[in-house]
Amino acid sequence: MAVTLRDVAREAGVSASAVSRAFTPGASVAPATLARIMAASAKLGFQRNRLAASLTTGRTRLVGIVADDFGNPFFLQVFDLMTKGLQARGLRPLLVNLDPGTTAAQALGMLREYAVDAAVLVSGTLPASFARNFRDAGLPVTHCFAKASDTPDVPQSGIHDVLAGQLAATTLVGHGYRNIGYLGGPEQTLPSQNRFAGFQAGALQHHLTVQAGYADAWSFSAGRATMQAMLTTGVCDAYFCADDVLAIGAMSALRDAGLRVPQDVGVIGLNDMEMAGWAGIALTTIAQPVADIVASCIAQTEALIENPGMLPEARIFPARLVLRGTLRPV
Amino acid sequence: MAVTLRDVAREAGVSASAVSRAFTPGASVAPATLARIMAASAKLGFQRNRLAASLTTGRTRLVGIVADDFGNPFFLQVFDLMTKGLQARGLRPLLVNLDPGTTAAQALGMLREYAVDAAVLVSGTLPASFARNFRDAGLPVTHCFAKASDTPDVPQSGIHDVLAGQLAATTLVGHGYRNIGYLGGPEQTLPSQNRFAGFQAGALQHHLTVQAGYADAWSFSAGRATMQAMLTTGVCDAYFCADDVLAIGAMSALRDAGLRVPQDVGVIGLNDMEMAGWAGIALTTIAQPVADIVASCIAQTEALIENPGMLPEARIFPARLVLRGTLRPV
DNA sequence: CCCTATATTGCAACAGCTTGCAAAACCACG
DNA sequence: CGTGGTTTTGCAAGCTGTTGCAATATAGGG
Repeated sequence: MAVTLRDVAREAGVSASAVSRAFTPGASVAPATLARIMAASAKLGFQRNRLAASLTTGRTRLVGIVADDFGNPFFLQVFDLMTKGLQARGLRPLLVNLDPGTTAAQALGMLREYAVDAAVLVSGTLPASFARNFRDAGLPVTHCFAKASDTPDVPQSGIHDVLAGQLAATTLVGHGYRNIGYLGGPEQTLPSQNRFAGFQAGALQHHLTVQAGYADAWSFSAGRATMQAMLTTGVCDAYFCADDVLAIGAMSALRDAGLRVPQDVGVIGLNDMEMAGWAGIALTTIAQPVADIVASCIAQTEALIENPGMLPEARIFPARLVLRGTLRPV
Repeated sequence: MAVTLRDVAREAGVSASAVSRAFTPGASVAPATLARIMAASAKLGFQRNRLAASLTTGRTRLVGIVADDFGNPFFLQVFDLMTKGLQARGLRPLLVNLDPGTTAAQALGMLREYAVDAAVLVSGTLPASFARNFRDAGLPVTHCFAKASDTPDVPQSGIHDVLAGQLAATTLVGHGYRNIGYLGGPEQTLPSQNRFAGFQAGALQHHLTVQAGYADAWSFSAGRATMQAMLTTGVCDAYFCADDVLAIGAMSALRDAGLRVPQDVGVIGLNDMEMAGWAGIALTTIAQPVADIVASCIAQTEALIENPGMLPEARIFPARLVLRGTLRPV
């Protein structure tokens, strides 16, 4: 049914090896032969089966993308960049969408069945044990948007959450806010904790304490609900929300409570997802250099495939303040 | 390096065939043998290579997801449902992210290299020729969010755009609006045209004409810019925007022009993406039953894999009005 | 305990492509 | 035209699993 290498070989009057080499860059084929083979394969509509090839080469050029947060619009852009970046390098993304119950072993199984060359974890919230599990099973793995670490288990790229938190604090203080609060995502996740740690440290430098609340998801409604709960015990002058979508949820709660942003209370987010810039939202936020991070992670993945023994390096990218309209002018 | 069938066979003291059968549901293996094989493969950490298997079975259980719009948050939910749904059926999604220049032939090539069992087009805007190309090349293909057709080229699921447009018109008229406008996506795309056709037909029933504008992308900024341009020639009482994200962009332009929604002008969108329901946006919109559509499309895909000769059927789902806060009360 | 029907098992071939090796073809040069 | 070197080519084995077929084992019945 599908046309194979041998069909082309027969048509072109050469051996199967010749055809194989014709499609292998750098292999030795006489120009005349190459032309004949190309003509034959075009005529027959031949498409070589990479999977069969992978049996001997040991390379599928498949890379597993494992993600666990399809709820946050921030990741739309990430997936776009990631899949296009991979494609541009001739790598094909095989998606594994983790639901809450999926274990690392199960995810690993899905990937190994398809002999992916590598996996990239696309998530800030996946526990580090995931990466370790994969690595220990011999699957090259990188982590995109991982928490920064001096001794990473696997190659990773991302911002430094603690520093970002600190930046949020100094920004708020710089705008004259003194009574400041923190709204994180799920409490046990690393980004929530690290961003808080940095924020608190920054506040402490100015002898300020911070009130903290944690949403139980990285979502609009969780951010909104948590802010509503926090408001029952009083209101701060400004809040650092550990994620833009949380910030937008929080702002909706603030407005419902009759508080104006930024006149009555300031809000700063993190991520700079596309919507943050929409007129009508105009969220002041701390931007992750998403494109750079994704590109870096792809490069690390490629390098790791070439050299599985590569030393795991953590690439840290600077977070940048993007001033829009949710903080009062200094 | 990786442990193979034969390693397990040796360990368990059986032939390779026995191991193969142990992992093939319904094959004949004695219980005792099965136990021995399972023990051996657990001990060795064997994971069968589906790609090698596909050589003989002719099935990879890989399905290509081809998408062209990673900009619209609506599709985040779609991808989530699609990938989870596929996974739940033991199918693995291989992503092909089309950038504007990619031809059907190129996309087809990417998919055939990996011998996908089928492809699903996830997009309302991909031209029908894409589906035909795939089908003609012998690749089973379905189309999710396709425009409704009585004689579809391939199995497809979606809403009826014309009817949805009509629903928008009758809703607007029912709310007392008489001077109504349409804001579509790129003019040459089917959803833009069909939604307009229905909207116009609906308006005509009430002897109304409609002013139309087309954004050059399905994005916030395009919606905003187009509304700004439309406002220069006067303002309608209410607008039907062919997509929620367009509607949100349009509302931002309206507000900037000093027009209040819904007091001064009404807006109705289409899709009911998650953000439409966010407090602060509260967009009245026409909902697509996304989960049903995706589930249907997955079912069609599975059926098509089983029976490639299947007659292409268009499954049309009802669009539903979701009243929120962007239309004035009747 | 023997016979037949049924369930298990292994052998060997095969799926589509790659690759080491050796043979064949080609080239330039004296 | 012969020689030595380089390129091109084909052969055959191999990658990991699957499967038709025939052989073997097992069970049930008399």
